[in-house]
Amino acid sequence: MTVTPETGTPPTRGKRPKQGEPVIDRALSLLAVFSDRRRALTLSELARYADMPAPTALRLIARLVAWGALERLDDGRYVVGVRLWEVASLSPRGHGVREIALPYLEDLFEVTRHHVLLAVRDNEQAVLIERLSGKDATEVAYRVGGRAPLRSTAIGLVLLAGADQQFQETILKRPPENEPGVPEMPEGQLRRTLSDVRRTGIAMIRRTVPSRTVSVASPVFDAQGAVVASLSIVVPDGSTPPNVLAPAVRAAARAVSRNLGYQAEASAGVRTHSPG
Amino acid sequence: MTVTPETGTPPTRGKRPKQGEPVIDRALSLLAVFSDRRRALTLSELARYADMPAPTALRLIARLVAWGALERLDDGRYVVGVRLWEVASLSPRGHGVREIALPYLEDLFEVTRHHVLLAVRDNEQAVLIERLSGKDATEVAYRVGGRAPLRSTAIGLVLLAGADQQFQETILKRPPENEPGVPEMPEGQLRRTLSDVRRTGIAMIRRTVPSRTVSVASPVFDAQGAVVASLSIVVPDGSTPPNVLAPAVRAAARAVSRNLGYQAEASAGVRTHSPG
DNA sequence: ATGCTCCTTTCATTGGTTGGAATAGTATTG
DNA sequence: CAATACTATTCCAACCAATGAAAGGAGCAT
Repeated sequence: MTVTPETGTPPTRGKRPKQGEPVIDRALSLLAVFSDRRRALTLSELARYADMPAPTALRLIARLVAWGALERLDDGRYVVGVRLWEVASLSPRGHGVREIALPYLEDLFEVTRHHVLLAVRDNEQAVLIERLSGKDATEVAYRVGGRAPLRSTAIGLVLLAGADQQFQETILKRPPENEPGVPEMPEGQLRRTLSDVRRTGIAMIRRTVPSRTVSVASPVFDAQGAVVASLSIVVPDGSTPPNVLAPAVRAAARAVSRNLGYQAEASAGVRTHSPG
Repeated sequence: MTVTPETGTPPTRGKRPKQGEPVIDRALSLLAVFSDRRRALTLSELARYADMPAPTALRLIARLVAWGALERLDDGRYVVGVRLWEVASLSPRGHGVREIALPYLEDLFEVTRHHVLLAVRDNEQAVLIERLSGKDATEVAYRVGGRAPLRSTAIGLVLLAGADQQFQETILKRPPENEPGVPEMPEGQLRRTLSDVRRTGIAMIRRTVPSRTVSVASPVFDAQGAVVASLSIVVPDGSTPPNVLAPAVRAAARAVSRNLGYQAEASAGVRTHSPG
């Protein structure tokens, strides 16, 4: 990698191609190499994917291992360590909401016996914070710690609808991604959908890939009335009808919101407009 | 570290007290400042607790925020970020076992309606990987991401009993910690207990603090037959008797083990000795 | 006004960081 | 069994990113 063919001045002793990146960035880029498909990596793999010389990678990794951010397996490969997981569990938007929401997710799961999801928004995607699934539940595309698009999932639509206006515009302007299995909405329809989501507190989407499912999602508010998370249920298309699921999902989401300190201003009927 | 006490030449311009620590270590020490009680911190707090000048802390933090390891709140404080949580979710001993174990934990939870815990060992402590609790469950000392001692908890005893011999000796030699609420065992009794745990696949402990509870734990094995996790249930003392709980806990732990690729060599009766 | 704390920017100094080269270890191939 | 190819590790001189005192600015209390 990074071999410059033409060296203008004959170097007295080797040249430094890509020096000049902060050490932390490099260390973090090593962590970023890990993914769902790459959970255990060798030194050379890490060096290759993070695009740095092996000695450099080794030195950085040694420090990460010493701290516990990475762990070394018997076969010499590296995996993400428990210490890092431990610190990460202090993430308010990660384990934070999860901790509060979990009992209500469990209730919903027990009653329905279908996938129950909790997600937060990170930039332009939804990050799955929790997923409860039976051993025999239908196939579902996303795993905890994974990311989902905002526009083509129920859980994402809720987060998008609750985002600040400026961010929404950015996303709305973007050309459709054409994800398979979900009919992509034109901008106008998407706008109307988002408005509906805000009004009713419910987003609903049908997908055919990886299996025919219906998702129903509802927003979770914090004490300031901002949408901090999205709670969703995914059932096989044709089983429980969405209009039956909606109240249960909405109720669970409201219960979580209340535990976060959210005070709904009116208790009767459907709110015509959410604050903010 | 590495502070030379005698500086021969009087420094021309200010001294650098603690210069010389690798950047990564400093960055990681910033992360380590966060704890259960300190989830949102200001720059000066971070700098103070991590023992470094504010400008240095700010520079490092800026990089961590850029990557997503930390997030900045509206009030200027910093919290652990979702991006870090996301990478950490790839930790095999963190979310890895959790993901496989969760359905079985749920079953156990539903049947008993009491705390169900999952933990792995990190060095000399147990790290809580998962905890299922009803909204109305009894008070329990440990939270997910938190740590528990090995010798005075059921979940810890299982992990200790399954650790390599050398490590066990290290711990056994250590003087008792005298945790309140649990009778501390002398070395001999502890040895016998660990042996029993290995033989029966069950550890049991009564505590009186923070409330009167009984914990029953059982080991989770991986494909190599090593104890990788510990599964436990905590019930109020006097409710369901431990000997009723034990089979359920053992069964759940075995189910998880099987999903990890563990093959019990004999299916009849109680194994007299675990492999290793 | 004065003092205080916290956040941020600047900049000359320097020691931690760097990566090519060399060595050792391991697996695969002919 | 040598040859090849790969990975992991150690070494070290060059050098630039990292450093932190100093100073400026913002906010708040007295």
